[in-house]
Amino acid sequence: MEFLNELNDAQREAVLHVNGPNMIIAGAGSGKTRVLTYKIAYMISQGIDPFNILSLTFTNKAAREMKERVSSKIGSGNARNLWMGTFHSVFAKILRIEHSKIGYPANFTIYDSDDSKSLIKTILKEFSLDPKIYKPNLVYSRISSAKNNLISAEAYEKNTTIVGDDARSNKPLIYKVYQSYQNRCFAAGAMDFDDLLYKMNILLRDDAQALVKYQSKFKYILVDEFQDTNFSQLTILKRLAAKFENICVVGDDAQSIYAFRGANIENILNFKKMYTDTAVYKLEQNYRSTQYIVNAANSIIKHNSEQLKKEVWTSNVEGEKIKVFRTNSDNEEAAAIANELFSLEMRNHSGYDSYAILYRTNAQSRALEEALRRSNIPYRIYGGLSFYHRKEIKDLLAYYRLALNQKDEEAFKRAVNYPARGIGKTTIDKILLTAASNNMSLWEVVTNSNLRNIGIANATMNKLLGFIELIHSFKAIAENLTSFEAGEKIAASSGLLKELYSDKSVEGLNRYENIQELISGLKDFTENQKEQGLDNKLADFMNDVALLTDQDNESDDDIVKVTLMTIHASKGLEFPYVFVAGLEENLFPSQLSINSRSDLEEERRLFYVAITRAMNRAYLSFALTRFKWGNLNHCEPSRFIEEIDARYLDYPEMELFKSKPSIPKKTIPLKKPTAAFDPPTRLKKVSDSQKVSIHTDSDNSKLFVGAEVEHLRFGKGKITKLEGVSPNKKATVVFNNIGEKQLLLKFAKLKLL
DNA sequence: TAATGTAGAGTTTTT
DNA sequence: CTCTACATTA
Repeated sequence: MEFLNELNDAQREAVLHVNGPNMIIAGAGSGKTRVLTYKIAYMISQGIDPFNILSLTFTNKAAREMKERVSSKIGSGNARNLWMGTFHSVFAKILRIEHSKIGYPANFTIYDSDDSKSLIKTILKEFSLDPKIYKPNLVYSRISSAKNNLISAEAYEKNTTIVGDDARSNKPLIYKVYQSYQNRCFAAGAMDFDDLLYKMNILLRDDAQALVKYQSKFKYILVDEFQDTNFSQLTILKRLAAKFENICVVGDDAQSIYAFRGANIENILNFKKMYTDTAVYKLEQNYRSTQYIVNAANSIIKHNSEQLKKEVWTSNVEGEKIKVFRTNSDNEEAAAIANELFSLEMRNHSGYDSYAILYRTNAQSRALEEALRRSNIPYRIYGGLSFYHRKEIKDLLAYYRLALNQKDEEAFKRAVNYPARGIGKTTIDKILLTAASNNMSLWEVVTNSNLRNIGIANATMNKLLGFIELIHSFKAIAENLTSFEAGEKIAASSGLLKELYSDKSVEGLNRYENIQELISGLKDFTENQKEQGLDNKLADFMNDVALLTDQDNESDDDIVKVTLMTIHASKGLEFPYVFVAGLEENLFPSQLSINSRSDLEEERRLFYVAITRAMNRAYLSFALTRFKWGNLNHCEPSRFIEEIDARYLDYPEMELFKSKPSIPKKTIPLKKPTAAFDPPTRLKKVSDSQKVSIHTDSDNSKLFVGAEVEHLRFGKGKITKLEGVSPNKKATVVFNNIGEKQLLLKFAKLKLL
């Protein structure tokens, strides 16, 4: 067990605690994953059968990484027998085994949130509910949060508090939508994400046999990111752990950032009350970041009231203060970041993958992208439209889904509609109506009823029969061929491939390539499964394809790139250099959070997560004006900047900002561009205080190659190269003290000597 | 039924 | 601004 020596005292104690409930509070960068993997390795070395260990994570990526790390410790043979995966994928697997106990087919479809929302829209239409009042997103989140609190559709209707809330918000009929939604999902042989957890609860609650079976199987349960669990997940855990109570939860309350989605921070705050003999281990030594970063992060999180006590510290180098950039506009902010990033890279040559630019909202990425592109800095954006959510992918998957489960309503609607085959809205509406009033699936309607009776014309009927025939043939293909062969055949026979191939536009080409990528993914899958002696039918591929996300699909080209992502997406990652952009009131913290204490605390935790991603240096930036939906808005710096202890900041203007009266928030129409360049005088005075690296108005036209220049920070040097045109003119300067640097002239403010 | 235009909405989103 | 979803027209 020499690997135990690689741990610090707190980590080792946590690893050695195997029996009984225990909770590991793991500060940011404190080696949480290491503890979890070593703990599993240790358990197995103590003779615990891997078959008896269940390890749950939130992302497939985390699960995969964990599995790899455990494999390298205990060998892949042992690791293969561990039950390690996401909540959703593990429970989906169990529910497919136990499907008959809950009345579902083994090959039930998993609806993703697009499917769910589409179904909700259909239902709203049938009930003639105004989608402007009953916003599908809102209805979905009401249903979702009910399910995550284990409130059934029937219980929802009887819950006066909930129904009262709905009534007050002018949406008294949500309970009806919920009921219909559940019925339709069931008729379609489909479960949504929340159902996977909900039905798992039902299984364990109502089926004593299953309960005993899984309680005995999972003698040891480990849960990562416990702060992000919801009530439904917690209840499953409690049910499974009730027999042995060997449950280990790992998490950090300070990094709980998904409460808006139903995660319940109380789960971690109250764990000790649930299991009174819980042993608590705190991992407080941070191995990731410099002292300045750790201290700054601590000083932020101190402002939250609800938290578990812990003191994160580090023995790493002191590092440098967190630098704050103040800029006049969002574009200048982006340029300042690109500029600083570029000069850092010129100095350190650490590779562009050492940098991350984090932001609160995806919309902020545009300006940043542009600035990076202009500076020829390679970057990669995470987030946005994920691979599996692209239309063409969903279209093809709809055929696969239908081949496996003909009752799948959402797949039916999608497949029948594309490629165009002369079956349109009117026909579908008729089928939908019949299905809804008879509680049937769409497939049952088109295969069982007399279509003429529901008013479908002969010509259309023949087209429908052709479609049914097609799906029948796909069903046979899916059953008999490997997933790759079947997937390829269906893509071709559905006409989808041809349709996309004939589209020669850039987007069309892209779509075609995406389809090719999916099919080559199928090929990999088929070969992998074969190698491991596992089933490789289309059904096996589709089992949890709905549970996959983009990050599971990282097709990394070898170019090292700057990472652009939302702070949410950055959780669990680390970068030597981190820029956090858009630190403005109403953006970060978000406008929708500032009226509620708990929402604001979540934003603050988000900020904490952002800062603690940084290993060497962190930068914060904000703009005084920002375009939002074509309008120019004045912005105030975020309260979060002030909340950081000033000792850890490189932000000389802060004092001036603190004393200023707050600028009334207003929207200025685009028509008055002068406003953008005419900030209040008090602010203008600040910009003269030299420390700010943003200047737009220096005259660079007189510079020439060979000129002796002076730079405020870098000192004296000589220009060796000039390139680009104003305003993006770039100079290469060899400085006497620090050597060669490339500078964008509009920012560098070089003085000709 | 299919294509084309316009209105409206637009935090974060592991699954 | 920019995407998407629906409605109108051909």
